Amino acid sequence: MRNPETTKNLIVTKAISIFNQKGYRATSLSDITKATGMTKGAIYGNFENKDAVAVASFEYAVSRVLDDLRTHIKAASTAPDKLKAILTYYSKYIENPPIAGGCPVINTSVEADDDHPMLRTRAVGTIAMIKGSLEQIITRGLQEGQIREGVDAHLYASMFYSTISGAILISRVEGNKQSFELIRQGLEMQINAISQ
Amino acid sequence: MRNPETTKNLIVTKAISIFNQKGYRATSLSDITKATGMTKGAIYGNFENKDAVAVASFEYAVSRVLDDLRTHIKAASTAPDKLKAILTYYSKYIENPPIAGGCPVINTSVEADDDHPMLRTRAVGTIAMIKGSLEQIITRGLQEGQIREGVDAHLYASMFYSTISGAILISRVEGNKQSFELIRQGLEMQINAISQ
DNA sequence: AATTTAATATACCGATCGGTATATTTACAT
DNA sequence: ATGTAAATATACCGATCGGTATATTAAATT
Repeated sequence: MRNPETTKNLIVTKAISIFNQKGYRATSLSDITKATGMTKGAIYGNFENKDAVAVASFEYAVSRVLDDLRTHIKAASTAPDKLKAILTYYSKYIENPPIAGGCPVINTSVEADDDHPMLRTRAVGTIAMIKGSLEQIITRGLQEGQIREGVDAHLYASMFYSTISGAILISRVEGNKQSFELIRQGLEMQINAISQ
Repeated sequence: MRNPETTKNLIVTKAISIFNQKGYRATSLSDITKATGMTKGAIYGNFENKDAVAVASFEYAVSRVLDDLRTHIKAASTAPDKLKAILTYYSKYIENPPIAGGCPVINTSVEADDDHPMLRTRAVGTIAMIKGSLEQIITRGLQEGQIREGVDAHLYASMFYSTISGAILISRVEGNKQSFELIRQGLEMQINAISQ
């Protein structure tokens, strides 16, 4: 099956798990050829260079995570439930990650901050999107009377996301869910405190 | 000045800034020789291998950050002020980082989670130390009546640290202090809310 | 079935990787 | 000043790096 679309997908889906574990710089072409079973010819026939594979892989990872996240959010009806659904999603994510190596947004943010402007831009954009979604959930919750008056949607969304990101980061390096679940508990208490 | 102690210090202090920016895997020996002005002979005469340089560099970075942090904490007398002093410290850190490349604990955590057991262990230990210090500050604050009864020191410390870590991470990839300062504002409000 | 074209594989490039063995230099003891 | 040991520099190793040019293979067209 010499289908370029299929090949591209194969490369991207296999490569992201290595990129996400080792980092972009530390992942070699031979890592990718090994993981995909494809040769350099197939890779350079479908991508301009290694960086292009990295960018496509990151975009695949993001779209995958965001799609899943959106599904979970939509399944809940009120703002507080949506926020709790996000926590549940990340909790499951840690247990059974769709992409090995932790959260690609966090990993890419850390690696790309000093270098890799392409990836940095995309990481920043993704963070802005997620923060925006959170803010929108809270704003609607305020409008619909599910969230107490006086809550600053922008501030709350930023804090919520920062705390989750930190929790994922710490839980991951510690190698277990304990820290994340503790933080989750704390965040759920905060959600209850602003709910009505 | 052929003093091995001086050379080791030179290597470690120069190397950490590259390790912290590029990551351990992506930093080459020639990066280190360039930055230090030393040759491979000097490096391998003082360290077993590249990993040993990485570990020593991380430990140097941690001790440097923790020493500074402790000084700031001790300068404040009450628990709430100590917590705010930590926020001030990190805010200054972002503006004028003593070690280029962001927070070495965060960077190392992200890179070392899948591989690099030596660095992972040290990152986990450092996180535990910082969390422990935070918990102690809050516990003493409770004992001395500066923090309201009923505050869970362990939970609060974990959330505080997670939120700060996330904020540093996000602020860094975004390339400006805005996100951090917003989070700082939120955390100060939380500190005030548990103070008495 | 023959031909063409697109997709993939192979073989190779110079550069650089981490590491080592050896040569040189410096500081110190005598 | 001379000899010795430690510290640093140099030169080199095989392996691997990202990338490219070319060969081969498979699919589509006729």
